[in-house]
Amino acid sequence: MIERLKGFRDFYPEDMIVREQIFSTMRRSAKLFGFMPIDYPSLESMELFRTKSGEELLSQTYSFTDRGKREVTLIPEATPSTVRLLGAKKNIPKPVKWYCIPKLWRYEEPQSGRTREHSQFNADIFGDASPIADAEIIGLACETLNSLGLKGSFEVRINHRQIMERILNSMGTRNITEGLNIIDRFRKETRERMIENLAGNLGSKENAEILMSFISEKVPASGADDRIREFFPNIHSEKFSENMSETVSALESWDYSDIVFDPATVRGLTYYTGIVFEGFDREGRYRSIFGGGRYDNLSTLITGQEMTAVGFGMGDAVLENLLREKNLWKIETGPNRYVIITIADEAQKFSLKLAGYLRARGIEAATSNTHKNLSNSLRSATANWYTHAIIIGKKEMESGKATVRNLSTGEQKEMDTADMN
RNA sequence: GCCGGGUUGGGGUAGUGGGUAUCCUUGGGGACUGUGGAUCCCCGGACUCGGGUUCAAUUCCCGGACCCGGCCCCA
Repeated sequence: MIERLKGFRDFYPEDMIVREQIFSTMRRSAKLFGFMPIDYPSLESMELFRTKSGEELLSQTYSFTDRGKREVTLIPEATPSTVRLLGAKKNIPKPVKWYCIPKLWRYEEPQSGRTREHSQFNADIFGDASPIADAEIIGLACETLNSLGLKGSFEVRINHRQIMERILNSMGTRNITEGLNIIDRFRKETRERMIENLAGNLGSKENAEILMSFISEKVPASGADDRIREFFPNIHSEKFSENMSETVSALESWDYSDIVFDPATVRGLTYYTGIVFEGFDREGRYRSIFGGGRYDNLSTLITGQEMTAVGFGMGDAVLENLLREKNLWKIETGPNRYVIITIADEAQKFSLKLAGYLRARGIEAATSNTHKNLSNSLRSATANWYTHAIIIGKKEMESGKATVRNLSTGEQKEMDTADMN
C-alpha cells in the first residue's frame, strides 16, 4: 500500500461535491463583480519567486532542477504568475480584473489550517488606483463568504501601510520593516515583550507605550480617521486615511458592514504599499480566512512595467474548518440523479434504451449492471448519491410503465415509457 | 528546521511481556431476480516501520515514518 505524501489531502466524492459547490460560489461572486477567469502553470521558473520573495520563501517551496537543468518551482502563491501574465500582454487596456483558483504548494510542516497543497481563490485588479478598486477586492471577499452562509461570522481588519510607516517615522523608528514586523507580532507576544521590542525600534519607552495603546484596539472602520488624529495629530496622513474612508464607505453602501480598523494588521510581506486587510472568524479561533492588499511596485519588479495593483487570496483549508464548524459543509440539493435497476433479464435491453433516452434529454441517468438483488441494488444506489431509482421488472415491461422510487423518502411513482420511441 | 501528544482490520474500539488479539461497523458472497435499503448464515481484513532488551515484544527502550497540535515563517 503506497501512502499519500505528508501534508497532502485526498478528496472523496462526499467532500468533492461540497468543494465544487464552494468553488462555483467563488466563481459566481467573481463574475458578479466583473472579474474574468485566467489560469497559469503549476510549475514556474524559480526566478519568478526569487525576484519577489527572496531566499527565505524559496526555501519553503517545492523546487528542483528539471531534466533540462532549469530551476523550477511549484507555485507557492498566485500573484507572481498573475503579474507575469499581465506583463506578457502589455497592450491589454487597463484596468483588468482577473481571478483564478489555483492549487498552491509550500514545503512546510503541516498544522491546523495549513497543508502542503491547497487551493486558493485569488482575485486582482490591475491599473486602477482608486479606493473603489480596494473596496471591490474586499467586497468580493465578503460577498463570497456571505454567499457561503458566513455572513456575520467574520470580520475584516483593515489598515494602511503608508499610515503605519508615517506613524513609525514620526516616532523615530530606526527601521520601518523591523517596526512593522514587531507590530505584526502583536497577537503572539506578551505585552512586556512588545513594549521592549517597540522601545528598541523607536528608541523611546514613552513612544512605545503610545504606539502599543494605539495598536491594542480595533475600532469600527468608519472611526479610523478620528482614531488616528486622536493619537497622532501631526503625521499628515490625510490623503491615505481619506482613501481608506472612501473604501470603507463603498463597502458599507454595499452592506458589507463587519469592517474594523486594526492598526496591528500590517501583513508580513514587504511589497504591500497601501491598504492591507485580513478576514478572520469572529471568535478569532482560526488563522486568517483571506488576506491581501495593494501592491504598486511588484509589477515593476517582475515585468519592468509600472502597474498599480490590489488583490486578495482566500485559502480552502481555513475556510473548510470554519464551514464545518458552522455546519455549512453540506451537499446542496442538485438535479435528480437516476439509476435504472432491472429485476428481470428481459428488461436489460430496455434499461439501456431508457438510459439513452434520458441522457439525450439532459437527465443524469446510469444503469445498474451487476445483477444484484433489489435490496442490495437500492443500498448501493443510495451509497452512490443517486436520488431516484427506476425499477424495471416483468410487471413494468408488460404495462409499459416504470417504477420511480425516491431514495430518500421511499415514495414511489409510475412513469409512462410508452412514448419513448 | 524545532517542540509536544498520538498510531491496534476500510472506519470506530477492547486488551495483553507468552496461547487462535475483543467487539461494533463497513466490504465480499449466499439464502433471494419485486422494494425485508431488512433478517439470517458464511467469508475477508489490523497490532506504523526498523533496531535494541528478553527464552519470548503488539506491549518495555531508542530511532524513523505518518497523523494531530504548536513554534519559525506566512504566500
